[in-house]
Amino acid sequence: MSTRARSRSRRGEGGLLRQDILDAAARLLVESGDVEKVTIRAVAADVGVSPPSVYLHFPDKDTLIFDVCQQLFAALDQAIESAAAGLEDPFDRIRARGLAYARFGVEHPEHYRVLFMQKPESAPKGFGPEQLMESAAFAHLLQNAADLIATGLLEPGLEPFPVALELWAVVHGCTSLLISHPNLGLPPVEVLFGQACDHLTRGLLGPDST
Amino acid sequence: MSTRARSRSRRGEGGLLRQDILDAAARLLVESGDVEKVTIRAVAADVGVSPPSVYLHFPDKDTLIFDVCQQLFAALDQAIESAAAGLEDPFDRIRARGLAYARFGVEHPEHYRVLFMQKPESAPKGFGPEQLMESAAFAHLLQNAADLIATGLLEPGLEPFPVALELWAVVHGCTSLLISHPNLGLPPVEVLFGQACDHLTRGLLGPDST
DNA sequence: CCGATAGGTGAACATCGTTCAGCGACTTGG
DNA sequence: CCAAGTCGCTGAACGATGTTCACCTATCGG
Repeated sequence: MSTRARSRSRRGEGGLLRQDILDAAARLLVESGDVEKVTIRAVAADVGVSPPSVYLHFPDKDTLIFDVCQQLFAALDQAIESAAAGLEDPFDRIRARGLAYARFGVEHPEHYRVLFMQKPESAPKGFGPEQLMESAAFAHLLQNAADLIATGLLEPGLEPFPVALELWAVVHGCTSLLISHPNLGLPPVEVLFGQACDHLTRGLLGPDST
Repeated sequence: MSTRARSRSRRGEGGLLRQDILDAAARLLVESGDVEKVTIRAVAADVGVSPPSVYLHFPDKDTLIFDVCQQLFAALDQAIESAAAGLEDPFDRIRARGLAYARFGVEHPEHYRVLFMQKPESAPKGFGPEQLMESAAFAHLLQNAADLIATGLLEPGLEPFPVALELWAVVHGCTSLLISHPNLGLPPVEVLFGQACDHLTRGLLGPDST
């Protein structure tokens, strides 16, 4: 904790504190690995500022925590996309995407919890269902689902949206299971998701599958 | 809140308070629908007893909450088994099982959260990985997986344990997704899980599937 | 230099989980 | 029948939390 006192910002630069708070909270979260350790007082002390100052930039603690985690959301999308880049086959792509997603979740369990496993009420208004569905990550997943359908290999009549949700449910199930029960003797992400993904995609195939 | 004063128990009947506390906590949980509303003080007041009295029967709050939710674990198993009862085909059984599980989770979201979506540290020592794997519910799932394999219809080389985990991951994914994002426009449990289950089980089939 | 205002604080409130010394009614041994 | 013991329970407090509100004060335009 760098409890150094922070010098007051110049006029018009009050917003600088906001980023400092975000950075400190993010640092505390990754270093402690526990959301409950990221307390308003701890963050304020780390920035070198008094607790009430946090409320000049965030309406409440939940919003602060969520904003911290949401910064990882873009990184998640990038990780997924770079994993899928260069793969031609839509089936290879969806597998690589899911694996990257699951790995990301397992490597950032606290963030994943906040983003995807929290009570809906805790999510601030800025991250409702709409924002999730309109996110680049979901758009990419949707596109991949459409590509799968476009191969003509899938069972006829499937729509991209339900297929995307189905795929998401599977990868989310593997990820959250690994996060919540790490000592269960579960196989590593690659195996657990790999098998589930293979079986699910194979089950999506149509009757004329080779 | 029935803040009635509770008369002191007779000698040797101190344990009666334990059940009263459990009942009160359970009632508060279902009535408020929010774990955070189930506070030690609220439970104690509801029973008509002072807060420290709770600690005569529970080491800490997490254990109390968990014990409350664990009471539903047996009910979960019963719900699953009664759903699967009478079904001969192992594929029908696994589908009915999963659906009953998912329905149960969606209908008791707070309990499901505590049991399956919490941080592993929050779970008391009485509900470690071992207890989960040795539970009747998991045994039944494992048996069903074995039955699936015994049909000879599945892809060769599959073992019951990984298959069970895979199935659990899928149904858990659907359940927790519906719990965490109820306003996402997700299809109802029956549809979301139904499709995922059908596709997964079909993907588990071997090459000589009709 | 002056007053307005952006930037930040001190102290407090309500609430939480938890601890600890101790009270008091009831049982029991003599 | 009385004294001692102990079981069941409590009052008061500690430390920590999120949050609010009145207030201060350094800075900047005029």
